[in-house]
Amino acid sequence: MEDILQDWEKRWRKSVLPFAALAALREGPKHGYALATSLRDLLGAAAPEGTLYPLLNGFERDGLTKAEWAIQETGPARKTYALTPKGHAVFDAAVKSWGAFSNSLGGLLT
Amino acid sequence: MEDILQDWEKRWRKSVLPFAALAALREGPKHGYALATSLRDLLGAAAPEGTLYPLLNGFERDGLTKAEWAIQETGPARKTYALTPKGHAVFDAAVKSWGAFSNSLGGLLT
DNA sequence: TGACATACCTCGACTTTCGAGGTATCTCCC
DNA sequence: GGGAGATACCTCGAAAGTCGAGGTATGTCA
Repeated sequence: MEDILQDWEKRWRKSVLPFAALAALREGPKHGYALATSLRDLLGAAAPEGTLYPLLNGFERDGLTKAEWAIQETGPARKTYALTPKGHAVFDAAVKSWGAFSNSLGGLLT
Repeated sequence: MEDILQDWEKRWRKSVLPFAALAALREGPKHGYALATSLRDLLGAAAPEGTLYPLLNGFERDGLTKAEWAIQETGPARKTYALTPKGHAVFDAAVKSWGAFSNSLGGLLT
């Protein structure tokens, strides 16, 4: 029974992953690894790299983010992702959508 | 951009499908076809049969529902699914989980 | 008789997910 | 110098999940 609930929660988390990623990016540009850490804090579960990097590429392809290589004197090169205006717009629209969705779902649970 | 939002909403709906199915069943036993109709009303999108029937079998396997063939004098035979006590318990627990989840998500969006 | 709605279910192609592996740099300690 | 571990990127392919299409059957209505 706990397994079932955990499965469901995992499902829910997965379904909002792109959304949560935009939320994390909204605070400022981040590189992939940092984003993974943020998401672990936000969602309580790590976003696997095999999921995260393709997701970020998708964002780029859809014009939601703009990536830039940040070459540093020290440490490995980092690719930082920043939200574009479109990215912000999609996020804002998604917040509204989410509100409507979670309200309508809440309604049918009572 | 609308496509992206629609994708996400579809994702969200899919992720709560088992949950919504239990919710629909909570009101009383239903057969698969009727459940599909309920879900279309509840979620605003049809649950494809190729998804729904395997889902119901999963419920049965996990002991959340008990199925019974209702042979009728008229009309095709129907398999009705009723929530078991465990099914009710899982649903109640899921409602709590969902509340926690949607709250925590709501928090990070503001 | 044909068309359509109800009602069940499965198959397999398709998509999505993600663990494991690969590459590279830097720091810290022995 | 060298090993361990953290940071940082990415890809591949097996595994899992999804679902449209197809199949079977009954009832109704024109």
